[in-house]
Amino acid sequence: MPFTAEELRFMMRFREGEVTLDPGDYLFHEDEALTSFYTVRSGQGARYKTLENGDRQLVNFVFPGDLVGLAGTVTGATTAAVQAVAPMRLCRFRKNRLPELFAGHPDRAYALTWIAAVEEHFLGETIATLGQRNAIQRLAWALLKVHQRLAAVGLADGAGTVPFPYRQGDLADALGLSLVHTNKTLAQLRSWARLENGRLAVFDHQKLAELSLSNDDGPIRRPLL
Amino acid sequence: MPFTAEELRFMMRFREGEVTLDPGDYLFHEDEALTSFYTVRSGQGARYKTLENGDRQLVNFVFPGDLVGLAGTVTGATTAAVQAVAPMRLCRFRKNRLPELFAGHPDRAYALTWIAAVEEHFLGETIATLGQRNAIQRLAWALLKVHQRLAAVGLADGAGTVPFPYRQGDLADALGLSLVHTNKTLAQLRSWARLENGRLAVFDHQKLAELSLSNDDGPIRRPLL
DNA sequence: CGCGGGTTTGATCCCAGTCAAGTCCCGTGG
DNA sequence: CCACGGGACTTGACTGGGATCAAACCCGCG
Repeated sequence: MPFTAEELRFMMRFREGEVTLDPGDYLFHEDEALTSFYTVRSGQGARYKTLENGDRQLVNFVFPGDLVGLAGTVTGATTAAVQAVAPMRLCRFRKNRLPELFAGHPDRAYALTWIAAVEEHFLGETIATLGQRNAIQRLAWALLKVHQRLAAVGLADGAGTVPFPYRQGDLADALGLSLVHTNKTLAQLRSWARLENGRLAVFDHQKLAELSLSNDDGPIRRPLL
Repeated sequence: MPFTAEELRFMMRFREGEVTLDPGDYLFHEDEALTSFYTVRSGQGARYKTLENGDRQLVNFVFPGDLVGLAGTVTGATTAAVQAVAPMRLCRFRKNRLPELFAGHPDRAYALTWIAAVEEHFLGETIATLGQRNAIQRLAWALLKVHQRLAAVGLADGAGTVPFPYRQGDLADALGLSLVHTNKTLAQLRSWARLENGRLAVFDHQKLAELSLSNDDGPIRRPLL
């Protein structure tokens, strides 16, 4: 979840290094013992779990400003893998500096908790989507959310399109649909939104919101500090 | 997520009161502005979202030891309603004491973050379940998890059954299945686990794990402090 | 020019949703 | 004591959304 520029400046002082990933590279795998967590400087990736039968569930897209791996460091083991889809740059923070952060910078620690809470909010929405919405509603919801989040971190161009380097199969895995059905459903939405050469273009937010049945809570307010 | 006895003792000093709920009572509704968060002393409830069309998604069961509403206080508005299913007792904590907590008790603040992280872990698993598993797998997974969590807080009786006052419709809403299909699927599982007069009896954990295709990570370790 | 990954599109199948009756089990009141 | 009613649970018949299988198509690339 996004940080303010000021927060990022602060975090820079606490970081232990920078990580660069090419598309396809893993930041970490499932069940890996984590000693660091990261913030995303640029690029896009995917966080997902794999079940025994090989099925993949993309838990969430990871975008610039997001924080990843906090849960993994804090509980001791990661619960999902994180893989780059577009070239990524991240800042690494060592788990063992966390106590120091909490002790010396309560306001920052609070911000961290705030972020975890927002994350929880998102996951709750995703659960509602997977549990109750049909294919059209899921796609409309997902495209809308993705656009909102990327636009919120300034990645929308003049035409209102945002970078979206994922394949349709990724979307399918995120929404619990088959690749084929995802494709057919995307076709139905083409007049309102479109996936084209690595970008997502949304023509009619209104219509998508309508189709998604989303109790849209809109973009989330940033913490006061 | 569960607290240790020691943590609970500490929290007692920070609380602002106790809340008692009868079955059906709401702790708070969706979109309600929250100024407090709560820990569950006893009883059981449900946290759920309602979409515009009236469909309900039960985001998670709330059990003794759980923390609820932190996300709501921290982001400003609740994202889901919490309703009691069995009589509940909870401790209330005012949001405005949070800065004080973070400033004066970094270890406790850390524990709070830890809890949020664990919550995130659970929600991720739920997402994988809703996205990838079929009806039998979902039910097997859910029954297993519920039993694990309730047993972990000491609610299993000698026979290994745990209190489960929910109706089949609640389970259905939690798993994104219809009531009818949930019922039929439960019938298929009856030799391994059973819902009976407000209790859940699990006869064969092994078998359920097998059926659920769960990469079972088992019960989660508690934080060091 | 052929190859491979991603995208489309068509045909078929089946899991789970929907509709519709029951059945059980209470608690209430005559 | 029994009739009644309502809520939860069952069960059966039918339907449909989305999965699966299969085959093109459309590039960019060696």
